[in-house]
Amino acid sequence: MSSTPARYNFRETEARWQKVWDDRQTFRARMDRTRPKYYVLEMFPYPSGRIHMGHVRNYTQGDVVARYKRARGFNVLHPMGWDAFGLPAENAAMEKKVHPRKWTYENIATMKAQLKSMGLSLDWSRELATCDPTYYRHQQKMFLDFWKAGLAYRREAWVNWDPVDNTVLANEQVIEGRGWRTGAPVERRKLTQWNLKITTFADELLERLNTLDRWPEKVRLMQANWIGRSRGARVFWQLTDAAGADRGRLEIFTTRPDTLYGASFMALSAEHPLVAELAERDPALQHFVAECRKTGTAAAELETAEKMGFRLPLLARHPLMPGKTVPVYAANFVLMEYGTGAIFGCPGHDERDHEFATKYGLPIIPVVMPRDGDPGSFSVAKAAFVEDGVIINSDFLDGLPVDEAKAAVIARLEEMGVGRGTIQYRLRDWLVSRQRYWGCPIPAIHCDCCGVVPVPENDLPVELPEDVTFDRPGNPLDHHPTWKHVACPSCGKPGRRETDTFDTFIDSSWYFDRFTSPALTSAPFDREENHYWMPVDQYIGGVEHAILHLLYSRFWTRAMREVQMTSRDEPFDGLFTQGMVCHETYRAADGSWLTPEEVERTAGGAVVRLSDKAPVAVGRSEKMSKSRKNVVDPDQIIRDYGADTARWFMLSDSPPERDLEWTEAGVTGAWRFQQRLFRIASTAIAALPAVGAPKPARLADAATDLRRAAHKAIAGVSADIEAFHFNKAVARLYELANTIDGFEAADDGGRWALREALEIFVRLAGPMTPHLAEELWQALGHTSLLADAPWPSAEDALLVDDTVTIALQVNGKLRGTIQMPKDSPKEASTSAALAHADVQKAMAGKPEKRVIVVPNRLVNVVV
RNA sequence: GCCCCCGUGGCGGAAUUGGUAGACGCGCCUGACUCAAAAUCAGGUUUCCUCACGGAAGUGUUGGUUCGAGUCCGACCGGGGGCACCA
Repeated sequence: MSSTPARYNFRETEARWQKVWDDRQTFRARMDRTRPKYYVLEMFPYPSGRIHMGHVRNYTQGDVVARYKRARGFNVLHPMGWDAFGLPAENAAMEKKVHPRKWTYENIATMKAQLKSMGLSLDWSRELATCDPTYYRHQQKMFLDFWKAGLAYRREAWVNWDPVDNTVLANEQVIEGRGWRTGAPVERRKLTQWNLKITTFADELLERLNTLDRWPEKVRLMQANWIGRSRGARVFWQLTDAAGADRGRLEIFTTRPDTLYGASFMALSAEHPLVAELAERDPALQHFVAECRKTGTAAAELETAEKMGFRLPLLARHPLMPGKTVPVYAANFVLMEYGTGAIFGCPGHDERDHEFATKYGLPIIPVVMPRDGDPGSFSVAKAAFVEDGVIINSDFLDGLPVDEAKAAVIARLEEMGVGRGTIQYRLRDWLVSRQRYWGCPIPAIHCDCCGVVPVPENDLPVELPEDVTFDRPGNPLDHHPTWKHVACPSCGKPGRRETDTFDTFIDSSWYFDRFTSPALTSAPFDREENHYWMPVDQYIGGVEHAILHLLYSRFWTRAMREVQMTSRDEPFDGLFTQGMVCHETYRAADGSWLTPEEVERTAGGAVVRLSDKAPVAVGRSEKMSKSRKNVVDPDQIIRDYGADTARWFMLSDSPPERDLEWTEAGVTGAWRFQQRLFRIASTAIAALPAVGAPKPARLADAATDLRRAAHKAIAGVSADIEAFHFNKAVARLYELANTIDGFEAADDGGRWALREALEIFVRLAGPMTPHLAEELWQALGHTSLLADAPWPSAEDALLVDDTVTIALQVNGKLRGTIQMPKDSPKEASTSAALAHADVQKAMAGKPEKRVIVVPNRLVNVVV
C-alpha cells in the first residue's frame, strides 16, 4: 500500500460544498427574536466587470467574522448587493455601444459567479442592485419626504464642475482641486442644484463620533476634521463711502475676535454680493472678479497664487474704536462658501493677512505678545505672531490671555449689539445633482407657473427611459425627445422633468437598511425587521470611504429619523477599514509596464521578461491597479490553488488593517499548508475512536499536553478573531497543526486526545478555509455540517499550566530560567533564583540589595 | 504649513500593554529519501566573539524615567496618510 494519502482535490471539494450550502440554504437569514442577531456587512461592490484582490481580501475578512459569529450562536445577517449606478456604465455605452443596463447586469452576473466561487457565507436571497426601480423608487420617496421636511432644497451657487465627466461634484468629491474619478482640475460654475442639508446635523455628526468606540480612531479624526467646527464671532461693521454716507453694514466671521484692535483692512470674497453690486458700474472691478475666477480651485494654482486685492470705494467703521476706519478690499483669498464671505484683516496675527498687508502697504499693529515678550522690542513686522500670548494695544483687553480676551470681547460685542459669538463649520451641504443618465432620477417637475413641483407619490418610481443615445456630450436624459415632457402635477400645464440624477453616493447611503427587507414593495424596509437587524454590527471596507460614504450614510440615517422612518442615530456600530492589496511593479526597458505573468525570476534572482528574457526593472510594491499592470486575477488564483488557499493567504501574515503584499511565494506557502493539513488529518483519521466516544478515565501526560495546546488555541483564536487579528489567529493554527503533527498517539487516551485536537482544529479553521474544514469534518465522521456546528469551548482548567518558566535576571539582565510550580510563593522563587548557578556567577559574590519578584514571570536580583 | 499614524532579523510580522525580543510564516543553509530533480520529512537560521560551554551587542538616532523600556517621556531622522488661502 502507498503510504502517501490522496492529494486534496480542492476543485471538486470546493464546488461540492458550495452546492451543499446552496441547496440547504445554510446562510439564509431569518428574523428570530430568541437569538441575538449579528449583522456583518462588507461595502458592496461597484459592478465594474470582474472582482479584484481588494474584494477578495475584504470579503474574506467579513466571511471570517460572519462564520465565526454564526458558530457562536448569533443569528447572522450577511448580505451582498451591487452599487450599480455610475459613470463607468455610461463610458462603456459610449465606447462599446452597449446599453448601461446590459453592461451592468452582465458584470453583475460575472462577479456574482466569482464571489460564489469564494465560498462566502452570504445570504444571496437578499441580493439587490441599486439600479433596479424596485430599489430606487424608495429612494425617490425618501427624497420627497426630506424635501417636505426642509432637508432638500435647490440653490444657485458656485459649484465644482468636472469637465471630463461633464457633471458637478460634491465638495467631498474634489481632491486637491481635482475630480475624484477623473483627476481633471475642476472648474467653477454657477448653477442651480439640489442639495441635502447635511449641515443641519453638523454638530450632531461631530459629537456622536465620540460614541463610535468601535470605529478606527483615524476615521473619526478625519470626519471631525472634515466637519471642522470653529468657535468664533460674527462682527458687524458699518460701511460708508468716501463722502461718509452710510452704505449699510458688513458682517464678517472671525475665530480671532481678540485681535480686533489689530484690524487694518476688510476683505470680501470676489463672489460676495456686495462686490457684484459694486462691479455693475465698475469695469475694473469686473475685470478683477473675472481674474479671481480664472485662478480656479486647483491646489497647485492656489499654492503659487499671489494675494490679490481690489480697493473698493468704501470704508469700514471699527465697531470698538470710535472714529477709526479701515479700507475695504475685494480679495482673491477669501472664500465665499465659508463664514460670511468676508473677513477683517489683522496682519499682525494671521499669515495670510500679513502677506496681503505687506503687499498693499497697510499698517501692521501687534495686539498679541508672547507671555515673556518685551513690549519694547516685540515686533510683527517680518512675520505674523499666531501663537498664544497676552493682549496689548487693545484697550480693555490689555493683559488678558488670548482665551479670556476672546470671551471678553464677544461679551462686549453682544452688549453693544455689534456682534455675537458663533460656531462655524467647514462642512457644506451635500450637492446631489448630477448631469448624468445612469443614476436615480430626481423626482421633480419644473413648471413655469408653479415652480419646482414634487412628482406625486402615486407616480413613483420615475424610471429611466431605455431608449437613450450617447452619441453627443451632455446628459442623455436632457437629449431624450419625449421623456422630460410631462404635465405639471399641480396645474396640469406642460412641465419638464428634472433631468439631473442623484449622486450615486445616495444609493449607498441606505442599502444596508434595504437588506433588512429587500423584497418589500410598500416601503424601503419593514420597521420591525429593520429594528431587529440594524444597526450593522460589523462593517468592513476601504478607508477611502472614511468621509464620503460613511459620512453620507450617517447623515441619511438622521434624515430618515427626522421624517420618522426610524429612531436610530447611527447606522454602523463597528467599523473596520482593511488595507490595500499591493504587488511589485515591473517595467520593461522602454518604460512600459508589465504584468506579473509577463515576467519571471531567474535562478540568479534577476527578473526578466518571459517573451525575450530582456531585463525588467522591479519597482516598489504598490496598490494593484490596471494602470501599473501589477494585478493578479483572483479567478486564476482560485482556479490554480482554490478559494481556501486564496482566503488563507489573505488572512496570514499581514495585519488586516495594513497593506498586504501579494507574492507568488506566499500563495504557494498557503497552498502547501492546505495540502499538509489534509495529509495530517487523513493519516490520523483511520486510527481515531468514533465520533462522541467517551473520554478515557486516564490520559498520559503527552495527551494532556496536546489537549492543553488545543484548548489554548480555542481561547487564542477566538480572542484574535474578535479583535480582528486574523494574522495571529492563523499563526496559532500553524502552531496547533505543528503540535498535532508531532503527536504520537500511544494508547486509547492518546487517540481520543488526537481526535479532540483535530476536531478543534477543523472547527477553528472553519471560518478561514471553510471548504477544507467542511471536508475534514465529514472525514472525521460527522454527518451534520460544520457550518452548522457550534464553536468549540475551551476548558478553563486546560488553559493554565501547572508549571511556569520563570526568567532569572541580575540587574535586569537575563541570566537563566527555571521551572516552578504555578503560583509558587515569592520566597520560594527568590531562594530558587539565588541558588541558581548562573545567577550566583553574575552576582559575583556581591550581596543582593533588592529582589523584585513578578509572580509566574520573573525574579530580578539587584546587587 | 497644520493634524494623524508607523519605523523590530534577508522578508511579512509576534511580543499577555513596563517583565525571557524575534512566536508563526516566507526565504535561505545542512541532512534524509531519490540515478537526479520536484514534492515531502528532520535539523538550523538576529549580529559579533568562541571548536564548544558560554559571553557581548541588539527593536530608526539620541537623551531621560525605571530594579527592568520594542513598549512610557523629550529632541531629532526617515516613511505613509488626511486636510490645506476654512479667517
